[in-house]
Amino acid sequence: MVTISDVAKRSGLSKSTVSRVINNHPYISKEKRELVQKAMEELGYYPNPAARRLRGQLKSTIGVIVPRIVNPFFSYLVNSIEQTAFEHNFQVLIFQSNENKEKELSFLNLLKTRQIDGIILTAIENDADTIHSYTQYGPILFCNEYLNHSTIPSIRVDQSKGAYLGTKHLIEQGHSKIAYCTGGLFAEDGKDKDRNQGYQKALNEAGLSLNPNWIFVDQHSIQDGKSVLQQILKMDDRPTAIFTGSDEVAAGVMIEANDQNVKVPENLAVIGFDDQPLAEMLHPKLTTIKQPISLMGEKAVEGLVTMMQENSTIPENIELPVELIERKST
Amino acid sequence: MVTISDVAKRSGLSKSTVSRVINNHPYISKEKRELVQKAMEELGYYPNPAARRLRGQLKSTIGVIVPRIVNPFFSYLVNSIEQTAFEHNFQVLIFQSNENKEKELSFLNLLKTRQIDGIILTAIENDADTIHSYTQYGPILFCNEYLNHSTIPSIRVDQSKGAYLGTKHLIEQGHSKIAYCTGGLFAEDGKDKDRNQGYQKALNEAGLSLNPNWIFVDQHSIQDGKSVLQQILKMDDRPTAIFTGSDEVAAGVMIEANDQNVKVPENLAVIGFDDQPLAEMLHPKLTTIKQPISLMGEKAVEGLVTMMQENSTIPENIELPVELIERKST
DNA sequence: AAAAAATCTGAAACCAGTTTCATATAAGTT
DNA sequence: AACTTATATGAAACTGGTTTCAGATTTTTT
Repeated sequence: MVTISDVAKRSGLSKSTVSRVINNHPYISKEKRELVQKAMEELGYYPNPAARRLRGQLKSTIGVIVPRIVNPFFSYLVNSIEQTAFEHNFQVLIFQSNENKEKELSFLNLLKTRQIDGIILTAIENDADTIHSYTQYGPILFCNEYLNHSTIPSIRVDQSKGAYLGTKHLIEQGHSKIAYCTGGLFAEDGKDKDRNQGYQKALNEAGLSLNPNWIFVDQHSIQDGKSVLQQILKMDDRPTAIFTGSDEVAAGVMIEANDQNVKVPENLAVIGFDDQPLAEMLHPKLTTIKQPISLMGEKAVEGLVTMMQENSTIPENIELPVELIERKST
Repeated sequence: MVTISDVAKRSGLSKSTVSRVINNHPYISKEKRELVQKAMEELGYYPNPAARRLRGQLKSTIGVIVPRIVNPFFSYLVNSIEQTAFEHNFQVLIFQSNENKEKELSFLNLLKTRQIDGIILTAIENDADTIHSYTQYGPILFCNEYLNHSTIPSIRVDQSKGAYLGTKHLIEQGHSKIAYCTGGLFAEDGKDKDRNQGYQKALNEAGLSLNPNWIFVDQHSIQDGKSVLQQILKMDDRPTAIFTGSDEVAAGVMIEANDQNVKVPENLAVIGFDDQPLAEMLHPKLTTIKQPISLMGEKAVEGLVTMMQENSTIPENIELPVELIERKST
């Protein structure tokens, strides 16, 4: 292992001078700088990151917590985060919370023990106070999530707008009986979640009232979507359109619809959320709300990198725009 | 920041003794051990990983290189690796090579600079000698990849068997005109890749000869699959069945087949590779070769952890079994 | 020409741990 | 009782860097 002392010896200078060259300090003569650089090259020297980190210099690792990496939404988000981090010379430590409070905590603790220099949280399992208490150990940033009244900066999309756009689109297609699938109805503070507000707003504007039978909560997977369609088929008063919380749930609805000879969009219009590659593979191709996943990842990394710099201002909350992608399922 | 000196002071003992307690050394009296533990708890002390790592003690981080995390095969593999690493108290640094030599190298360099304590390579971009030269800096293990004549241990599935099973299955269904899609035809040493051998072996056993027109190379994506079907439709002598290199390519073939009114499996039998969730979503459901992805991830982490321990033997190459999952597309 | 400021360099302290070495006491053997 | 051996602890050295402090030299200002 080549150390800074070896470089110092070889160049006939002191460790201090070598260190200054490494860190681009001012006040080194060109002559000595070149001597050091030559020696470093000849020896194949690389500074030991553990040593730099120990002295409090090195910041190099971003931790990302996702519920599950196999969920395409999150694998695309991680993709973007990794690419952006690489451009900023940061590495990405990945964690899956598996929707488990303890696992999330054990990851947050890596911030406390200085194993990571900042965290991007893409989902929250523990309560606001707990999460908040970790901000004392290092920068934390939400991506695709947020807590009300929290000072933790967040990068997210305008979910309410997404649901509004989707629901309004269905209404414009002539539908008045619109079902709604979601992951959860309420945010952690008991208030309605953003998406639901968008759904209701669109209904209200059209003078439509909400039918509680058509609201499906806790729907996440393809399997969930299949079961939603089965439930709909059992109803006497069936919705003619459905807004789903994710392309996967939409896919489940459409696959089951196909199996049950329910025609999409004639008998049931379906709209998804995310615009995953999946959306273009389905038959008919899925109309969906596109989230700017890549952009979210970029902004999240950039925000966190800013926070990790000394004396930097905390980035603002950013709300990114969503977009209706009209295909053939509506 | 609470340090080991603070703990020493508080417990009235020396740093050495505290360190011994932390590292479970023998020859510490119960009495002192408890004093130290009490002090650590009272102060909320956590050893600084950078300091431990500097002294060469701490091994905590596994690097994983995948071509792209959004490829479901790799996101499932990473999922398994992360879960297993967590159980072994290791963290996972994730890298995407994007099939880029330089990016792969820059990640391998993290081993040299001690930012990671071992690497799992799930794909190889650089040549054998280059990869090999990095083994001097730390343990490297292949997962889903290997180099012939290499001393680097590998965890992989029996690809040849997979192709053999799939092709044989098609033959048993009465097909004699069987097309073949693959990522690449030759391994890095110029020899046929394993899968191709399995395909040819099955053909040979049935006394069938290979039609070069029906071999499609460099096929990876859904889009590739679509284009394969279009090419097949232009042929005078069309295959009646196709073995594809991945469920995604198979999906592309089937989606395009549906658009072109080619009935699967009546007009064209399709078989995939991987058994991704996608396989069950297609219509008809996709017959495919199942790879034990989770098991591969587990074995890879366990192998690497073994290699990271001092004086440990290098794990053997492990070849995991594949399985034919018969569904409705054949 | 003198004073002040800017440029350049090295010795030593420091970061937070682990390990070696030395030493002391207790326990076991002949 | 004398001699090993096992147990237990602390001081100091060590890991590989960065930073402070002090001093030397050069350049600029008065």
